[in-house]
Amino acid sequence: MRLVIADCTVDYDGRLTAHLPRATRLIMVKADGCVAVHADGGAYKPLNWMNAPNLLVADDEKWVVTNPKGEALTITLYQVLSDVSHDFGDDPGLQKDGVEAHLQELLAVDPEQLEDGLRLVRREYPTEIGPVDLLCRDADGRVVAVEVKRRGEIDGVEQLTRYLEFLNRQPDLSPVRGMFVAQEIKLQAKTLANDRSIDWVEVDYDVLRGIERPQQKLF
Amino acid sequence: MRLVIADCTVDYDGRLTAHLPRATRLIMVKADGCVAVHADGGAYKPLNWMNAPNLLVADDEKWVVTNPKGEALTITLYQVLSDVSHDFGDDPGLQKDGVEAHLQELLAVDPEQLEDGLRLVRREYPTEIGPVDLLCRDADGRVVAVEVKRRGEIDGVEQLTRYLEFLNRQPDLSPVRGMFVAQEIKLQAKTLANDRSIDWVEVDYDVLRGIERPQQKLF
DNA sequence: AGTTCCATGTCGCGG
DNA sequence: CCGCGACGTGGAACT
Repeated sequence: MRLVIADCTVDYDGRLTAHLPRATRLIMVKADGCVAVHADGGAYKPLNWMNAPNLLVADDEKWVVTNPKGEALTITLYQVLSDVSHDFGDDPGLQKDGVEAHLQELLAVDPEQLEDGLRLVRREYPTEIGPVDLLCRDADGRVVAVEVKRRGEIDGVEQLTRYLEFLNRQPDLSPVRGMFVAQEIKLQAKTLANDRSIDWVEVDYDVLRGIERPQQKLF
Repeated sequence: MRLVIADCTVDYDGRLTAHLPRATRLIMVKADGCVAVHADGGAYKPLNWMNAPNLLVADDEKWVVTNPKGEALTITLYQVLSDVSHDFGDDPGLQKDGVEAHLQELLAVDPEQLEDGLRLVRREYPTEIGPVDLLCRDADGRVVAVEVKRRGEIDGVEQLTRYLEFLNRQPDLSPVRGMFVAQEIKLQAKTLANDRSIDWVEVDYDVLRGIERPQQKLF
C-alpha cells in the first residue's frame, strides 16, 4: 500500500463529472491497483476513487487513472508532503454474523414465531423469477410465501408481490398468502403490503436467537 | 489525519458482529473522529469502521471505539509499524454534475422538452408512498405523473406504476397519465412501460443544459 | 459475463 | 431528528 499526502486537485470523468478544488488530501493506492482520495473527514467513503482493474499513468505532477469502461480519474499534484509504501501481505478476511441469512435460518427452524400453526415446506423455494425465502403452510393448509428482510422497505414488498404473482399461477398452490417479515418495517412498506393484502410481521433477532438456544436462559 | 500501520486484530459488535484475524493493516483516524481499518486490497471500502460521532479510548495495545447507538469497534494492536499524523485543513468539497437532481431541475424549468403543451403543477408531489418527481398537466388538461431517472431500468417503471395506482384513486386527478424519463432507457423498461400504457422519453442531458442557457451558443 | 439482491450500505434533502 | 430515495452505489452469489 502506498500512502501519499499531497496538495492536489482531482477530476473524475465517467458516470458523472466531478471536480475537487485544490487542497491537502490523502491518496491511497492499494496492492490491487485501486486508488482512493480521502479528505480528513466525512466517514470512510473517499471523495473520489477508481476501483481495480485500472491503469495508472503517473509523472511527478499528474496522475491519470483510467479503467476499461472509459472512466478517468486525474490527480494533479502541487506539493507532495509525504509518500510512503508498506507491504501488508495477504489479509485473512472478515468473518461476519447476524445478517439476513441468519434471520432466515432462525425462522426456518421455528416458523411459528411468525404465526401459530405455520409449518415450513421449503427454504429458498424456486420460482421462475427467483427463490422465495420460505414457503410454508398455515394452520388451514393454505400456502404462505414468506419474504425475509433485515429491514423492511418497499422494494421487498415488490419482490414478494412478484413471487406471489408467479406462485398463484400454479393451480396446486393457489391461492397463496404473502407474509413480509423484517426486524423493522417502514410505514410505507406496511401501507403497500396492507393495500395488497400481504401480511407483515416485525421480529426481534435477539428473541429469535434466544429461542434457538433456550438452554442459555438457565445460566 | 492519523495513519497507523499495525499488526492487529479487530472486532466489531453492533448491527452485526464481525471479527478480523491478526494481520497487518492500515488504521485511518480522521479529524471528525471516524475510524477505518483497511487491508491492502478490496476497493475503497474498509474492512471495518466506525463513523463519527464516536468515542475513542486508546492505550498502547487496545483501542475501543464506541458510538451513541451502543456499537463498538475494538482494535487490538500487536505491533505498530508506523504512526504518523498530518494536518489537512478544511476541504472545499466535491462539485458534482450530471446526476438525477440536475435532470429533474432542467425538466421542471421546461417540461415542454418532454411533450408539447406540458405544464408543471408541482415538483416532488407527495403521495402516501413517496413523492412523484414532477406532476404536470398536458395540453388536454390531463394530469401527468413524470418519473425522472438518470438510467431507466425496470425498478423506475415499478415506482411510477405505484404512484399512478395511488394518484388514480383521487377522483380530482384521475385519470392520470404516466411518463418515464431518463437519459437512456433499457429495452426491458421500455417494454414494461409500453405494456402498462406508460409513455417514455429519452432525453439528452447536454441538449437540456444548452436549452437552459441558450446564450452559451453565442460564444 | 450478466443479473439479482444484500449492505454495519452512505449520503443528501425535505418535512 | 426522521423518513425517504439516489448513488460513479459496491460487492457477492448465482446463472
